[in-house]
Amino acid sequence: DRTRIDRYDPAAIEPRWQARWAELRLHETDLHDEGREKFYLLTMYPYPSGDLHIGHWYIITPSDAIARFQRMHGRNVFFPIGFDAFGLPAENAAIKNQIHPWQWTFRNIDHMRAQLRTMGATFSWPNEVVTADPDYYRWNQWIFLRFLEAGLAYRATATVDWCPNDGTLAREQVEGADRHCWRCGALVEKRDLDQWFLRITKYADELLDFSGIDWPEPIRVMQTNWIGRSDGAEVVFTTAPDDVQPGGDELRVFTTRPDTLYGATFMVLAPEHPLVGRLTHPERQAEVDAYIARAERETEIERLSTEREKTGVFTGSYAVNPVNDERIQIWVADYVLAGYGTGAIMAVPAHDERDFAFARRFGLPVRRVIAPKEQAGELDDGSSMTEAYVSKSQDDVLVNSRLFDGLPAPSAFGAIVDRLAAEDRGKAAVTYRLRDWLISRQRYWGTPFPVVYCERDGIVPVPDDQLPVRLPETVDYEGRGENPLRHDHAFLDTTCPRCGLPARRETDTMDTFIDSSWYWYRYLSPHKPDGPVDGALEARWCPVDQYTGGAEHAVMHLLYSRFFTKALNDIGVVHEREPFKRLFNQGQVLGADGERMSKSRGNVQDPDELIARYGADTVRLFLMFMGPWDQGGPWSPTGIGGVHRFLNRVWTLVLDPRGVEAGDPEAGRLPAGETPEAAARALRSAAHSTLRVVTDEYGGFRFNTMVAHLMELANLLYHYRGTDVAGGEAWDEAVRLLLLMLAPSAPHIAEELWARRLAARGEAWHSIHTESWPAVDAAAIEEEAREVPVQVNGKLRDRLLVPPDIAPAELERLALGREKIQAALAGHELVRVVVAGGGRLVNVVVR
RNA sequence: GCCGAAGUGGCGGAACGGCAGACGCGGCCGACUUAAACUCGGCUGCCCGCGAGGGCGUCAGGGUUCGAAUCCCUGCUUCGGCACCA
Repeated sequence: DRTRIDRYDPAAIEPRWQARWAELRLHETDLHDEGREKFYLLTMYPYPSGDLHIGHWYIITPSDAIARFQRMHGRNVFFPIGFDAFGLPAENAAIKNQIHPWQWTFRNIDHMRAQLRTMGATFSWPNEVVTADPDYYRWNQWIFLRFLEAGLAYRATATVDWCPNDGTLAREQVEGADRHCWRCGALVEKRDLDQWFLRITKYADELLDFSGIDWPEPIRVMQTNWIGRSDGAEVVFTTAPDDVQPGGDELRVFTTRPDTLYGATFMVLAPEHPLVGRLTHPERQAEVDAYIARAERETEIERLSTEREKTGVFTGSYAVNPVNDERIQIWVADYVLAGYGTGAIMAVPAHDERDFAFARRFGLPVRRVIAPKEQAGELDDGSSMTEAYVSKSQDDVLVNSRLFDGLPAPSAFGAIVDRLAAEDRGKAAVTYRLRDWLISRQRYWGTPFPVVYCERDGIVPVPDDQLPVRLPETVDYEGRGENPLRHDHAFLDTTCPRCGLPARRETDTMDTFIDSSWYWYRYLSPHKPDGPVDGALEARWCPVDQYTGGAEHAVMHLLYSRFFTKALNDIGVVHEREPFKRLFNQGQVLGADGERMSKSRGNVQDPDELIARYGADTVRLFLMFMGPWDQGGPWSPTGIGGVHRFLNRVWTLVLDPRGVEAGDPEAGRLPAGETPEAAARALRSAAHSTLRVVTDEYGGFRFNTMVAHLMELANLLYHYRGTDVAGGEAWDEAVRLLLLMLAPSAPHIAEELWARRLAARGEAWHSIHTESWPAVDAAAIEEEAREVPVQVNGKLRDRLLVPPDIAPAELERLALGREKIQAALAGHELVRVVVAGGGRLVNVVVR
């Protein structure tokens, strides 16, 4: 009789419990409580775009389940949240709708706070951080000044990536072969500008070291590749004298293959190389100038793929190879990059694909200097080669390399470097792909740089006691779309803190990735007035025990954060050198079309409708049940009804154990031959073995199978609903465990049913979320009999029901005695019998 | 091109080298209902067979093993990252 109990109505239950939890301050962490083990759980804070979409739920709700699970294990869990509130969308909205970025941002934050509460997530709200708040960004400024003092921040003129919409970009913010802006997709240009940089390259080697942190392999690989350490040598060539210039200029190149030095048949300089002008012969001047002009234009318009045919021009000059004094031509070509290595290469066409293509195109010589040992004597000098030989086989030896001939290539590497070093014509060298982090942005909505430009004193830092340098409250975009600070004289005009003469403020603001590079430290003391980080709390709570967030930040936020931690450690602000002990990358929920969710594509899934229809618990559980958390995938609500049905069944099981469904002819009766005692044992066994696996699955973030196992237990309970065991002791224990296991994931329904259960038993109320995680009773899981599959040649033929402690020999005898096995054996020769895994399976091998 | 991850029913997905397809969706059948919805029960990888049962099955092809979705090799496909990095 289903009318006996009230319906499961999440809309009634969920807000009530959320209010109660807030009232009880159940999730506000006492950071000073030293009685319990700490657990700092961090999830990437959202950008306040206006609406929470299903992707936010996908990141946050399983993280919340982790927080609740850890609390049930007695840990003092710190699970803060905040808003990454600076950034371009606010400014774009401001320009478009004539609304101040402040208003836009803080209105969105208000809305999102309310949405976040509907999740039932247990954030420690008093620790909230909003990066656009002067209380936050003043510490960006403070940290910047300390970096400046420590030489970790500097201003330099450099060729930088420039987006026509967003201005300068960090190297990491330029994507794809066509080099487009990560944010707006516009093609990125090159510009020579005076900008602020952070010296991340100082930490390149340390950033390659992941020992001591438990991060996913793909992220480690991506960061490693991004940093791109190359071990090789710097080799000093000199320019050869001729009738135009005296020669003797040093031309340094970086190579990873010093063992191929005798194969260098020409040199190539990047078009931007400083010596190009000096080395260009008058009769080639026009051609070289034209080439450089074209190269500049081309990098601005588009950089085509590696398939593009190589281009270049001869300068007319020659260089001298330091090992054999050979004169080789110096060319200019855009396949050599100004910003990597020394901006110049020695070309070894025989052993480099790019050099080979270039040599063939321009008829330059190819000389083989590496060959497989067994062919070393037979091969020609390389002129007939049809492709570069780039293999780095251990069996390669040097040829055509004079006294190094016959030496294995790996040892020649060292031998040649040694000789160069001895003659002061080169040395071992390391080069990285990683560049210093360009942090200047030509934008209003970001942290102002705390520096002024004084006519007399130059760049002058703003003294600490004058921080924060605030963004002006009113902004006038004048319809231009460019940084309004440039025209805001109230902001712009100031006096030099050093000499008092008129000075001008820096109008660029900091990359917003600065904000996210240390926000987890500020969570610990968001209102601390005299410093960015509370050292005592930081020492106790950091590093973060578990970080959850998307992999799309692999070489941006996740790399910058590691750099910041090391740099903050160096300036004495924090105690450790790695911020996040353990990282988990959940997958991304894509739109129904399989594309990344975005407003412009119109494929954003709004969860509010689902919450209204099914409740937060169902949505939470469904997102966990969809598939492995690290996988993500296209959004489809198909199947959410099944999860909702499951929660309804749990509701019924707890509130109406003795009810009998009309639809099942067997309802209310135990299966023929099953005693109530056996049924009770089966229930206990199922409950405790479920507890065992579910505990493990929570720990490993395998939420999809965790939910499946809870469903299985509920299905079994349903099976016994209305029978003599329903409502009994074993039943009650199973229900209790089910609710406890459900509590981290579906916190509202678990709390509601827990409260009703306590009331029914006449016990005083206490929250299920303050309960301890239950312990497995191993004795309950022990079974009386066990099913053993019997295979013939690996194919399942029969099953045996045997006592759990049966001897292997006995198992073998029983298996061979079975009719089906005998039948399968007929006409075959018995080879042997394998009893595998301590009696878990029998395999009869026949011929 | 290089690096990384992954290919399992109609679908999402399970499976310490040991019973492939748990759990859920969808579908079919049935019960309840005047009826429908809800709910409940049963069946549901493909092929042959009334059935008992048998055959085939984890991207393709090889290999290792008593035994392979799982390990190894080759290839194909999809997704993510990098983009002439010397």
